[in-house]
Amino acid sequence: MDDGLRSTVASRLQAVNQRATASRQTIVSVLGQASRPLTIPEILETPDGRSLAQSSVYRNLVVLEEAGLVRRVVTDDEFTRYELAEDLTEHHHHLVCVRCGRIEDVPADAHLERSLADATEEIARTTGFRTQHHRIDLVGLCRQCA
Amino acid sequence: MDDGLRSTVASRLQAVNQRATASRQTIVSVLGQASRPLTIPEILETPDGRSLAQSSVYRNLVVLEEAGLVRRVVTDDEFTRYELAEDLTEHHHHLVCVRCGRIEDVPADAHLERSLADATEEIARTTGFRTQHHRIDLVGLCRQCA
DNA sequence: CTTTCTGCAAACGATTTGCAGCAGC
DNA sequence: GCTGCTGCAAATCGTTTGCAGAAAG
Repeated sequence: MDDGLRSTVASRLQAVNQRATASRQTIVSVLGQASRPLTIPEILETPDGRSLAQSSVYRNLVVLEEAGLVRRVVTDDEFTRYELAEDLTEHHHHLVCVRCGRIEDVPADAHLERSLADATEEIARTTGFRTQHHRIDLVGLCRQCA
Repeated sequence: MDDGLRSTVASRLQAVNQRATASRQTIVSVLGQASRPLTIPEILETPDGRSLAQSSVYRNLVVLEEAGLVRRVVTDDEFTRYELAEDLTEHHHHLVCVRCGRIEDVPADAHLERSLADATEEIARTTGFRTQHHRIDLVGLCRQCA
């Protein structure tokens, strides 16, 4: 994990009165190296993750989410996943394979984002809903499964 | 439930070798009257749903999904939700309130759909991913919670 | 009639939590 | 040193499943 990220982790944890422990740095580092959201079992199977206790990972992901370092991602399958917060990566959407369950990140398309912003504004006008952020998932078959 | 829907339920169930029982018709009817995806507890609390056993609802929703009558919707909260299959309603997206957890349907916007179709095509070209359908959620505050 | 459903209660499994000892600051 | 974190094991709770009787066709 680079020093910029490491100090971001430290400062955002301090901002919510939480300690910057080794376990928490490790979890962020593991997520930072992935190009897709990871399940808790996947985090634990990672070389860096071997030293972590399962219950601590569950607890720390909650803390890291409160600190704005990590985001929870729910999918159709049995496990909850986590990825780095978007301001630490780049805005992206997810490709979800219906066959193998794998999820991959895909960078957001500028034109699509524009259309979505327009639609969001229209929805605010007609329904009063105040959109904070959005999720777009494309569901289908990945290259390997197609 | 109108007769058109009732017969659709019967024929799609038969198509997958399943019986068109009263419980299954009831579940579809309950979902058809909602303007948002419902949790299993919500289905059971509905007047029509009072007569259903919880385990049968779980089992029947699986069958109804296989029959293409119903779609499973996952959210951030603790319950899985279900809604009518899209070809029985109209294409829509979801407004998810971060405060109260409520989810509302919102009709899809034509311009947004177009942009998404374009982006999908581009993704197929670059990654080989074959998109079958998509999910768009707007996450924020509903009118009541804002 | 035969096969599939249903309801009940018990089993499952991802996630959460209590507690005693260890580590951040 | 005090307070909060960690690991272990036990508890929780949405969901699944086994089984015996009821309903679909």
